[in-house]
Amino acid sequence: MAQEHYANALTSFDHVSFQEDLITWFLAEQRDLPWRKDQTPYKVWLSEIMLQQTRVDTVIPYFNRFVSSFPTLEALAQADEQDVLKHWEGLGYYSRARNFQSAVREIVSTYGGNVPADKKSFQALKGVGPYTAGAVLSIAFNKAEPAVDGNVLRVFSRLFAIADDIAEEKTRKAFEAVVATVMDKERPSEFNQGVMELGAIVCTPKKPTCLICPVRAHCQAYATGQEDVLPVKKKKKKAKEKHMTALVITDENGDWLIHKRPSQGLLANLWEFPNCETVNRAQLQKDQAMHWVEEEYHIHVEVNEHLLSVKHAFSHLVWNIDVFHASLQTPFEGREGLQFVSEEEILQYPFSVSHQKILHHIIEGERA
DNA sequence: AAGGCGGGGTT
DNA sequence: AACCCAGCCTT
Repeated sequence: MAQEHYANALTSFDHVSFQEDLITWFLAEQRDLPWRKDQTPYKVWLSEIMLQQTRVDTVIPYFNRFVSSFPTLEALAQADEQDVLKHWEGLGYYSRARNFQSAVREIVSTYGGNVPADKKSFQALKGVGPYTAGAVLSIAFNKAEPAVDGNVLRVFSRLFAIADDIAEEKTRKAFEAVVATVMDKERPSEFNQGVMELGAIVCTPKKPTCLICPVRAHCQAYATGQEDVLPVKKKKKKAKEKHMTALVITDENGDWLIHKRPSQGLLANLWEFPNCETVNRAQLQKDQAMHWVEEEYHIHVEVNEHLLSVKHAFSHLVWNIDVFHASLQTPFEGREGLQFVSEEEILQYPFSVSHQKILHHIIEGERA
């Protein structure tokens, strides 16, 4: 359908009237959000990173805590990565935090602490893609750049009744061109935020509330009754399930053994209880886990009672973790990334949510 | 172009 | 259970 449909849709579209209806509504109805108070490049940028694939309500407390601990670019640049990850704990997609700090360090070292206001330079930074670059440049610098996220794809696919698959990159590029044409070049910040706010509050994925929509008069999907079938998006594949066995290994002091995950891949640089993939058969998995820690960490343990089971779903896989208590049978000297820690110390380390569930369970057990 | 990368709220 | 969320990176 592509180009011709886009061109036809645009010719019969009243850009100025749409801009006016959208921005008037946004200025009157926008939510009071912490990153809208003081729109410095640093805070706008941080909010956009945190908001990637993450709901506003989830982000709010994380944003406030993060800004409180790292109030400036310089403060974040100087912070310890583990401390930054601790502030991101539970938010997910942890490479966002590591990439953001890396990019901020580059701002301080290469750009003298000033965020570049041109798209090419900004998008070259780690973790900054086309959406984030457009969002920061338009909101923090009022540059007329499109910022096409999931909301914008949904709103515009309905506005122009475009049935192209919004999961495809070529569709996103085409929408970027449409937004660049339609947007208010004098008020790019209000325009871009207005479209996203509309997508979040009114033009929702399911059951959009067209009757209160400020731009209903401009909407092709509403006019033709297609708001419930647009946008078109291809389905995701199902997550694969893995069965894991984790060990809570205690030494003679009652301290627990924890391990730092590799610096790349899933949950990079977060900490965990020693674990491996196993079969789902009680006695067999205890043996497998015992041999695994012997191979991997060169320690001998006795595996004891079952403590709990944790089911944890990621978007691309599911972990079913059986957790056992184990006791250390041989002397052990700590090393980088593998050490025994007390209950007090363990709370300083960043853990993924799945292993936080284990941690909370054994701390409860200590108290009981 | 497709898959990895988290976690939680809604329907 | 499926879908979605102010996406980006690697292969």
